[in-house]
Amino acid sequence: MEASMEMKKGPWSSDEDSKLIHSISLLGQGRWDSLSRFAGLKRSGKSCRLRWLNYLRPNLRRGKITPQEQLLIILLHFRFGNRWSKIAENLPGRSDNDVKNYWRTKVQKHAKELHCDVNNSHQFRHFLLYQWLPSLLAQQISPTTPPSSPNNMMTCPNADFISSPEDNNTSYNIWNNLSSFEDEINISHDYSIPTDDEYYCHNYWPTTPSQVLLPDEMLCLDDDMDLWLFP
DNA sequence: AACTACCTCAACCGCGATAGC
DNA sequence: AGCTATCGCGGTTGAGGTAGT
Repeated sequence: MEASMEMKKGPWSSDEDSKLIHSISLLGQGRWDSLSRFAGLKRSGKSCRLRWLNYLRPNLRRGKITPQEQLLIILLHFRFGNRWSKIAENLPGRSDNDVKNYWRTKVQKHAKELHCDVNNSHQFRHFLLYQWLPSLLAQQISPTTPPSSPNNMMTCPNADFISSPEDNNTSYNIWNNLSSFEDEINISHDYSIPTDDEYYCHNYWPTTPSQVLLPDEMLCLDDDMDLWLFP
């Protein structure tokens, strides 16, 4: 792309969108600069790529990030850190931008409101484990929020930690889910998954998310902020 | 109705990685 | 090996929308 050529910036028009979609249908993705020229767009290849990936490509999910997706993001963030594209790979229909925006506008904002220094990894990790994650889990197992029906189930290509429609034993699945991350977030191998879900639901999980805290006897952090689960 | 504050998210920027010559 | 073009990622910005006063 010639440097002298005046590049258009800012919001895309529907006409530009149509041109880009049409060109991609003919040439496929990639070689974005040539694609932009072919489409007759005065846009950088970079801009075209971003518009396609974050807005135009098929099967993009719109609307709010669901509690299930939020839970997934938290768990995957323990695994990958701020690698948004890696996290987004596990969220069908969501772009890395969606994940990043959610993280900054919701998670980090809430952490700051609770005077948690998001740049302090220990403090922030503590916030995630003791404040954010429990509230998400509570939303999933709260009696007022029944487990997902087959119609709104989300499938996850690389991880299997959303309860199946056949299995309404949500809290059990969540603990299984955590166990699948033991290598990544250093959960002790020496724990047992609760078998009496009624016990855990009724004794440890108030129905109001804001009241929820994981009890220390079940889950705690050691000095290195590694996550430990206790029987 | 008008103004302000806050929120959301599309889009840009800079940089490092990679490919091709 | 070195240069250039391109791609992809994470961080950041700001326009537009919405809620509150």
